[in-house]
Amino acid sequence: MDLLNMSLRVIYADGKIGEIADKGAALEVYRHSASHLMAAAVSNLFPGTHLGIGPAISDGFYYDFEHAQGFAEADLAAIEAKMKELIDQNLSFEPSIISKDQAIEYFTQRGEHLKVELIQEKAGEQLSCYRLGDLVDFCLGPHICSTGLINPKSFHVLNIAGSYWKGDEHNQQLQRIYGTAFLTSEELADYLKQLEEAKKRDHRKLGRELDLFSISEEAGPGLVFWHPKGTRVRLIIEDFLRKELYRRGYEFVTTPHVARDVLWKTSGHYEYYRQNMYVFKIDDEEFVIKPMNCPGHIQIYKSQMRSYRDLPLRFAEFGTVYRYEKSGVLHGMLRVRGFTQDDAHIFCTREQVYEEISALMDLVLFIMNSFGFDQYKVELSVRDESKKEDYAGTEDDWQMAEEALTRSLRDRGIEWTRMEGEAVFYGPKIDVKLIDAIGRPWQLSTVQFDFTLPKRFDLSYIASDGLAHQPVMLHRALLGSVERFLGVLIEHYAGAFPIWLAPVQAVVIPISERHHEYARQVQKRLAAADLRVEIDDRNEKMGYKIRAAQTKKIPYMLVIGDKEASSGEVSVRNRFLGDEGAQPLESFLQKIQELVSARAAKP
RNA sequence: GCCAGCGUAGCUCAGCUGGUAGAGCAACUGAUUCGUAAUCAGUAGGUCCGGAGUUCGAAUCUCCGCGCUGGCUCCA
Repeated sequence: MDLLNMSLRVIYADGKIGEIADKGAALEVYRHSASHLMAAAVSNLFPGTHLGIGPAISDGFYYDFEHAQGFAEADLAAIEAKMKELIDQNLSFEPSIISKDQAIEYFTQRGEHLKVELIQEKAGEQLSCYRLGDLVDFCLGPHICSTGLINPKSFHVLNIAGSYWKGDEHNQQLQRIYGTAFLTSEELADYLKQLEEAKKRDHRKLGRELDLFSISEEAGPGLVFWHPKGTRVRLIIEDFLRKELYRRGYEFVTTPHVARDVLWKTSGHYEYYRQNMYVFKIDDEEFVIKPMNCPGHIQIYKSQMRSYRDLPLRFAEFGTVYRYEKSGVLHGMLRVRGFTQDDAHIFCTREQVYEEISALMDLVLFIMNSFGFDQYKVELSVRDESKKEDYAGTEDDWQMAEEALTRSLRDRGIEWTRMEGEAVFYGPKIDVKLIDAIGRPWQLSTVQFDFTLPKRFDLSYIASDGLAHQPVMLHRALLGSVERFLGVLIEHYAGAFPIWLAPVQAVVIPISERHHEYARQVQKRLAAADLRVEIDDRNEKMGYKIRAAQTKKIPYMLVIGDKEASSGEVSVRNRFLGDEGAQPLESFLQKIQELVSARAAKP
């Protein structure tokens, strides 16, 4: 990398030398070359290893190997050392173009059967290979010219993992080694720091430290126990949403957790979602623990004749669902087997679709903002135009839906990415991924059209023409699931919730025993104003109690001593800003109430 | 589910090649009554994830479970 010109010298498959000035493109080539370098190091250290693929990825690179014994964590340092050695030797990346037959013969002879498979699938009559030392790889290129261009301080071998060949669990499993590389050592250091920061914010760690939730081995994996403090936060979130949804014309409904198999046969879940459902038999009848709320809401829709005058109907529910997830994918609160969706289904006419979608987009943005997220990415998933027959719904349906979705995005000046072929079979959708405080995306809100359930359940309403018409159905979740959302909130705020969400908003800290009486008065006064206030009357020094409260990330500490007791004040310590000095209790109370109603993220 | 690693007190961890389990914090008791991130002293706390095996002897070695962690196409 020429740091002055910020361009990377690369060699293309045809042997031509070029410069890549675009930083993103340069980084990709650099990482790809680093992955080849790692493969060269691995082949060198572990003879008999065969190659899978080794691409650059969004924050580094990996290489998949077939290696009978597997690799151990302890091997990583040796691999990294060998890579540095190969950098010192300044090996060249040497491209060559050969015929497909030649390539197959060559790789077969070397025992690289995975490469042979790839060549047979991907290559044309001519294909390119790159040689790096003893490593020859089927590769499009380009690559950097030689290993000497890699800064030995700007890459790092990270971890090993199993991975299925082509990501298919029916294929053989390979050993994947992940690494990362940056153009400069500073960027690598930043990245590693970011990993550290993410570790500090880990909701599993903070969830325990702040006593918010736990997962019990005895009760089973993927099932969340909400502790009193976690439940406080949850109820605040739910109350906020409930109020807002009623305000926006939603009705709340409640549906059973268990239903006969027929319901799920009608909905199609029994056929297509069976592997994720908890099914059990009683009295020779089969029941399903609900994995979704839609069929339930549909029952309510169908409980009576609907007129176009009733529409739109917006049914909301904090619906707890259970889905069997493979044990290996479970992760704290973020990926669980039982969770509560902030779910809603909107039934409306085709004419109402645009307005409903628009209102939804406003709602999504309002909610995100309220919880302190101001950056997001929007993805519009549409069908694969070449496989229209794989999708439910008519041509008309898809056009109407897509047009409503794009128009409402455009109207609001929201930028979006169009994801071709990413739609589910039953309708197009918008997903909103919000970006947290350290730049990580989290997929939360989703708005989906459903062209299949209204048909399967034969939904209808009587229109002004006196005839029965089929309503349009929308699925929508804002937070996604309450469990996941709390996990994201914990990580976003690193456990320091905004005051309106904090399970404990203030702790009263009496300096000595003779201040307990006044401290209790303070607590009582604030509690009477609906603030969540605790009192730390343990026989400890003030510094100890402050430290304890800071560790619990409690927004305010109210120190009570002789001065305050006689003046009717409280000495306020802010968790971020420290000592703010004494002030009258009432003015503190007023300030807090303002922060709460503004849903301020800080202080 | 699969691959790799891990599982010792409530938490964070120590325990070398097999010889009978330890620290800090937290908890509890007492002393202390303290002014913005840890007062001192003492006490208690363990089926070393569960089970089987090897051995005179297992936290340590082997096997089988359970759980956790990282990962399982961002495609030459």
